[in-house]
Amino acid sequence: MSDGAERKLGLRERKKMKTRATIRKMAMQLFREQGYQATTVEQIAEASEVSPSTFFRYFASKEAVVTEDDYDPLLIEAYRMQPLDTAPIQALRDALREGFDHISRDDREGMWERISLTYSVPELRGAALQQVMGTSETISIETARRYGKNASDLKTRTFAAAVVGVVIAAQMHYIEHPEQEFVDIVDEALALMDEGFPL
Amino acid sequence: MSDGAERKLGLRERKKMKTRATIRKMAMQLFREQGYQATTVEQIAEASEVSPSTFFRYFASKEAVVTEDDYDPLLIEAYRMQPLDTAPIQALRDALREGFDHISRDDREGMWERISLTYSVPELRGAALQQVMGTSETISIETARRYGKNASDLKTRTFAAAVVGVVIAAQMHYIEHPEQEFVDIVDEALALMDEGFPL
DNA sequence: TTTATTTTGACAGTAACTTTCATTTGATAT
DNA sequence: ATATCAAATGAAAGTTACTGTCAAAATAAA
Repeated sequence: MSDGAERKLGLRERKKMKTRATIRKMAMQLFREQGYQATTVEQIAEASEVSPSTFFRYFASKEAVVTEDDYDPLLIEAYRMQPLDTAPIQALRDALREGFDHISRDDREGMWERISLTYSVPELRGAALQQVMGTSETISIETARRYGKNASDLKTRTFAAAVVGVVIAAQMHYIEHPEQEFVDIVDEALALMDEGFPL
Repeated sequence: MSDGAERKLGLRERKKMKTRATIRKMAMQLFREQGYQATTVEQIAEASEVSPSTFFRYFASKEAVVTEDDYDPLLIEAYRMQPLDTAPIQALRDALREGFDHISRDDREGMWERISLTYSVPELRGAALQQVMGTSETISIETARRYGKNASDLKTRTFAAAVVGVVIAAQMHYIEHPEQEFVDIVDEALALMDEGFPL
């Protein structure tokens, strides 16, 4: 989203991407400086040199500026591509590695700040978890497809929900250990799940 | 909350409980009739014969009317009381059974409606998940205490997060299968977790 | 009954969103 | 270059959830 194929897109499209990026950047800066709650949409709009109405044309809500996540589809795609004879959790772990390779450096830089902010502000936490639940559904569907099950089976759903639970736990851990690579933590957490949660 | 020890509480306390119950009841009725979003706090207040300001003295938000849950502490307490030589998941399953026995018939009646409403309205979903995350933290702490670990260990956290993930999956399943007992579904889901998520 | 405390309602305010509509701006064909 | 069309924008006014203040009313305690 930050670089890549942004040539060949017409002035309009490019301007839109720039506006979106600007709004997000300015918003994050304001959040950093004055806190999330204390920052109003009006301020973000002013700093980004757009009107408040325009802000809401780019982001569905103030929350979305932080929580909207562009790389979930990437990881799902990678999961779908794993060989069918790989066991579920292992397939997810492999997909995770591959998916992460396709995330731009820029986005990885801001990751800690975004995750950290997300879980420190109650409102954002709610929005993020909601999104994560969509991911659970997707994993469920994809897992069902891979192994010839039904996505609304208790078995499939339980599996998918446990996975996203584990990912959230990994995020919490990442917040406290920014020196570790996020992908490594998630991988380790999934490994624990694979081993039956040894304490 | 709906019956039990409400004698011996002084007129004031009793009135407060009644007001709270009334607000919740009226709110649920309005939600049922016109939908959650379409119902304003003003309407709820009017139907409950209190002022909007009073509404907010009883519930922190419109969401709280639906999502606030009084029996989490009950289940945690039951978990804490399990014998220490019981394995984690089994201890949780046993605690679940015991805890559920202490929930009043009234509350169990409205359970399906509340869970169902919660997950059908995006706003409520967010709020509920947020609360559930608090539960995860609590399970983590309690598990750490039981087995002499640290609550912020990746192992402990991963376990706890997986548990609440599994419970959410059970809730989703319950929504689609109201004929089954909720407690049975959760138990079955936890059993699946215990067996390493067979698909 | 009198006094102290709690609960309440009225009122005014903030901020997140929504909707509408006129204006501007970029894309496109002549 | 210019006229034309579609999309993006901004201004403004409205809705609603939620907060804070303060005086009046209800309740408890003496």
